Amino acid sequence: MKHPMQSLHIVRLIVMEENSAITSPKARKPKSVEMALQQIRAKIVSGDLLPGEQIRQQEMAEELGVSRMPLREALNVLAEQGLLTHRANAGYFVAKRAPNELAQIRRILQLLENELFDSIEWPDQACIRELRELNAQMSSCARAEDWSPLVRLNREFHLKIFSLSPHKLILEEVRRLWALADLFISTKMADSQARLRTVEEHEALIDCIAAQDRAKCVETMELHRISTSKGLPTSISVSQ
Amino acid sequence: MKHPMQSLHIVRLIVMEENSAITSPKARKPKSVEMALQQIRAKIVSGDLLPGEQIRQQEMAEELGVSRMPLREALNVLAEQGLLTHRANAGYFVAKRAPNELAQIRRILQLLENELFDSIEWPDQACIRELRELNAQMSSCARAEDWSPLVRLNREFHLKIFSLSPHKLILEEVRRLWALADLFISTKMADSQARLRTVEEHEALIDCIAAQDRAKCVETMELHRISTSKGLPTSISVSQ
DNA sequence: TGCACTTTAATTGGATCCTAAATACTCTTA
DNA sequence: TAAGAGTATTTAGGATCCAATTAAAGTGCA
Repeated sequence: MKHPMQSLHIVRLIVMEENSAITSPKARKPKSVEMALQQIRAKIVSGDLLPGEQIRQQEMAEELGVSRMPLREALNVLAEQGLLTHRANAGYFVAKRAPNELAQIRRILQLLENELFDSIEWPDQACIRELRELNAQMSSCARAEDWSPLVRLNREFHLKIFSLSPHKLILEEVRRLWALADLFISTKMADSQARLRTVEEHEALIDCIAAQDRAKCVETMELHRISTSKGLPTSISVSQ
Repeated sequence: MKHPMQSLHIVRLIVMEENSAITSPKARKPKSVEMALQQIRAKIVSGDLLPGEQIRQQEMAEELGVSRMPLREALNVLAEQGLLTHRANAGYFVAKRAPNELAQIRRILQLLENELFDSIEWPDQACIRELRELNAQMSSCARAEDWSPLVRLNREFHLKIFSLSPHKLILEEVRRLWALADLFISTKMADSQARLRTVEEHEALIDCIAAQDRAKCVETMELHRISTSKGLPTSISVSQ
């Protein structure tokens, strides 16, 4: 469930004021729809649910500990996002995706991200520091071979850069596509050497931003893209 | 509610077998969620519901003649598409959109549509004829100053061309953005002269396709874009 | 033995009900 | 008289229930 107030599709901040010391023991509504969304999404990207598999609402509901109604809303949203398909009176199924769809996503991202770079408003030093901090976290994770947070950190890093552009709608488009790309790349995790190279390339990108060199930003980003595309399947030119 | 089986977000064909001669008088489930979706969407683009306005579920439900549950699913989908915003425990509100968002949408469309042109598979004569037929319909509508079907016909025309590309995911992205653009341009309808010029430009575009001249396609499309952007607000370069 | 039809079971889709939260209004107090 | 707090009403969110549709399994007929 998204919350677009001025720009669209901004993920809602769940405020969840924790005055739990006084209030009732029950977890004060962790927004069961949100929870279901997260969990099902995780099940899909982790491969726990396989493409083509049907989601039985009853059992999934009690597995997640929620009722069928919030589950249905979550399923509805996932279907809208393209992670699930829905056949009337037959139910929800995990979407089967054509292998070349990843290439299409990457191509769209290339176009839109370059567009965002063209309109970046150069950040202050604090922001630069935060970017370096994010990258440092990635570095330590990669060195410790702790792969699980890397995907999230990597996305945070890139989206933080892109959010410097005033074109919030394009940014949300990019965010959507990154989320979609999860479905393809989450399983195959790159080796540690590639991860360390990623960190280096991120550092170079930060340098370009700090130097406020727009052209070099795009160029560096392009190199980074080529670097990370190593080992990914299917070129864009292949027909489905 | 979308139905993506092999490519995602393909709008489901509502088959609705009408053996109504025999079956019960009640309208055999017109899929109340779909109906609610269409109707609310229409209310928003027509300006019947104003930006910022809250949608009272109870009254909207009985206004549409459906129960609150399918209405809620519809609202959920609309929120996901960016037409509504959702505040927890407060309800759904018609989204207020920044005026420069249209420029961003047009820019994304420019990028993606050019990308699709680059991968077009040239159609057969039958398809060319169908395109000319669509355009002829537009022409007669414009001449009769019958504006209401023009938006739909125009979209059909363009999407039919873009669907010649094998990149179905990009196509769906384009489809989504055209739907979003409705929110901005539906009210302000161009004058009849502009509409007739549109028809001419479409004809030129068909000629380029029939001649299988890729570069000229992009060029003609670019001119068409400039032509239709006349009178639209705010450049992309303006910050929000 | 294979195919088709019918019946049955299971699952989805829609409705009503109940609870919790938010907002608005009123009353009291400063 | 104004401001703040408390209460009441309205509205959204979640659960359970019922009906309708589909898919599967079993049986009968060719």
